[in-house]
Amino acid sequence: MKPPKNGKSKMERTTAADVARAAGVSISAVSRAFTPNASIAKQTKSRVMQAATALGYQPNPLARGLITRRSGMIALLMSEVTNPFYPAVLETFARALSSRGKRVMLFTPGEDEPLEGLLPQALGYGVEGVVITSARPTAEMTAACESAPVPVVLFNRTVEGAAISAVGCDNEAGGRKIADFLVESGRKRPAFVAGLAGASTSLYRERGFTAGLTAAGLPAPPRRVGDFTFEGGLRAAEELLDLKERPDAIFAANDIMALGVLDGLRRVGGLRVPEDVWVVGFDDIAAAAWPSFDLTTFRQPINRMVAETLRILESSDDGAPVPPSTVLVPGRLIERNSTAG
Amino acid sequence: MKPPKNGKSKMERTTAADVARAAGVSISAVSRAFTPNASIAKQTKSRVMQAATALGYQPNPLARGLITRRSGMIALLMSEVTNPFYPAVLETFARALSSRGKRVMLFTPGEDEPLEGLLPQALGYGVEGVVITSARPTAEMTAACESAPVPVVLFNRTVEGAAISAVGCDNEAGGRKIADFLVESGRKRPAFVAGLAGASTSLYRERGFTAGLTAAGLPAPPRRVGDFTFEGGLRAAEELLDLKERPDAIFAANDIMALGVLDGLRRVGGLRVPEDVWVVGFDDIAAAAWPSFDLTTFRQPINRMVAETLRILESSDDGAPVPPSTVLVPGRLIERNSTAG
DNA sequence: TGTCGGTTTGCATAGGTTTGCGCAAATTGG
DNA sequence: CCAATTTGCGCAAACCTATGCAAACCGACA
Repeated sequence: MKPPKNGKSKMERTTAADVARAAGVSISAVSRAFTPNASIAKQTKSRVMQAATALGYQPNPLARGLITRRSGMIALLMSEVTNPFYPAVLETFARALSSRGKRVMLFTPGEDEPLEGLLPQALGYGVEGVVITSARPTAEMTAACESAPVPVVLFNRTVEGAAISAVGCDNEAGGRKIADFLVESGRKRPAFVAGLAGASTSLYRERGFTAGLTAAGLPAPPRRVGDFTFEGGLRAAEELLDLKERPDAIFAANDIMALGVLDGLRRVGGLRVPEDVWVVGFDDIAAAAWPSFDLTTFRQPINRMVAETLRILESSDDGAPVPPSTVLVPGRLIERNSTAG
Repeated sequence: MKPPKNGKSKMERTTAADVARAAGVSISAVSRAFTPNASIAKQTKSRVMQAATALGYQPNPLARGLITRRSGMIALLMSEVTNPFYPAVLETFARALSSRGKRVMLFTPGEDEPLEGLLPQALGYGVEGVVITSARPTAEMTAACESAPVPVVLFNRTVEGAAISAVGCDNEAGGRKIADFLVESGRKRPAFVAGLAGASTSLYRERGFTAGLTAAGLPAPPRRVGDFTFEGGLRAAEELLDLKERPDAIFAANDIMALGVLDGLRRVGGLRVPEDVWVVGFDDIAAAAWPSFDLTTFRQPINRMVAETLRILESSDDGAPVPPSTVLVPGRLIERNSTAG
């Protein structure tokens, strides 16, 4: 099974020509053997495959990509890797693609380089698709996405009125569900901690949340901005404690902020969760389930979201561009101890 | 600054020939303009560059890689992405490479695919270097690494007696330092929580730890295995509490386990940290600094480790293979509240 | 003015694959 | 058994750039 050291000292890559010679066919036959749905006889195909495995040959993705403009890679543009939700997404993507023989190429904006420059670069590598998880696509960027020769999917993001596919959780429904839950449980003064200004996720979650409270006759919740970080959540909690009417529940737009809120309440504010204040997050990252936090949260089904994303990416595999679609997968409220009693 | 839509409907990629025509030179001149240290007159180079930016041209990495066997990508073989230490590493690599115009390609073993198969695949993509962070390189794998045509660096791993470069923290010194610290602070019955059996990091940390205790006249510590996971740490803590002589300090081979230990002691065992038991970790992940944990730990200087790795990868850029080197960067004990009083 | 050393430049080839096109072989129907 | 299809295969062009080699150039010096 291991590739044989065929005499050559520096392990020169075995090429299609070698396989062709070994199998007694032409190079094109080898190529066709490795191309799905190609016109080739079963018999020759198996002979080629046999020779190929014997020599440890696999088609050179670079040469292949040069012609087909498909190099078997999909690009992941990702900027905020500090939020544990995104490593989880990254891993899910990597594993899912790995089992299909594809690879993920990671594009992270450097110190100064803006996100705009990354898309053309990614396309230059002949990626078969692009997934963007970065918080705020600019107007110029969406234009570039629309005219890209390969499918582009916004993951966990949406842009109003742009012709770009998007996959996400139903953030508004999630926010609404959380509001309903708090109201039904008798909470009177819920507060909200937002993420980065302009991030669609935070926006929709807040919209649903506020709508739910309003529907129950409660006023719009006091809000603070937590920048989607633990420290931001911590600060937001401190600020909310200074209000003359202390909130009896805090919904943070993502888990990492919720954990910050929780720690701020307990360690800085000296309060108890859930006895004094309830806390709810969004995402269901691994740490949310840790005993120290035991955080009630709205679970984003990463697996399904990734699966839907890949489905969209692959739907135009035959070259025919498909109209952009937006998929919202439903999430689920996970009740834990931070909202008990 | 934005690439002009040069009439062509589907945005056909502008090629070197286009630039050459626009600048009134040959294709080779364009190529040389983009090749560092190439023999080209300053004047023509600037003329080419001007035309290039006007047309929004950048050399096609695939075509370039096909010839030079360098595609501007480095491969990262990474399997355990659940430990937050590794996303941090990933991000540091991605950012560092991004500023040099290179990209990181992520290789994660799929469901069944073993690590062995990934290395040849990565090489097929013409990566300029390979970084392996996976826990346990097998014997066959090290052989493949040694005969690879590009530099391979083990990150945070070492393999005895293999001719492979490695970069890591001085794990043994770290373990020793922690033992010394506990002993000097008057701890009498320290315990150890190991990671995956066979992982070099866990091994060396334990070796240094045990050596330090022995030097102070203490017996070898009781040990449990925590598999490098939070849940593993939690279980290990429970088990250690069942000992007839309860430990008064627990050193876990990485932070994520240490957090599990901490939570296990508090939430399951009903103990207080640090009053009843001290806890020490290794890595200094972000969560270690959170108020809930405030974990004393041994900080691995990710930035320096990544920098050293890139230095090794680039040291053989001129094609001349360099002898494998092992770099151990020093870490630092970060004292926090989990070992106070 | 002619020659020479050094720098630039263009030509042509290489790198490994995919794919349209033509042709021979195999298959089908009468 | 032959004509009409279908099928399978090889040839050669194409994808886009890098680079060895030789020609062209340039100023300088004899």
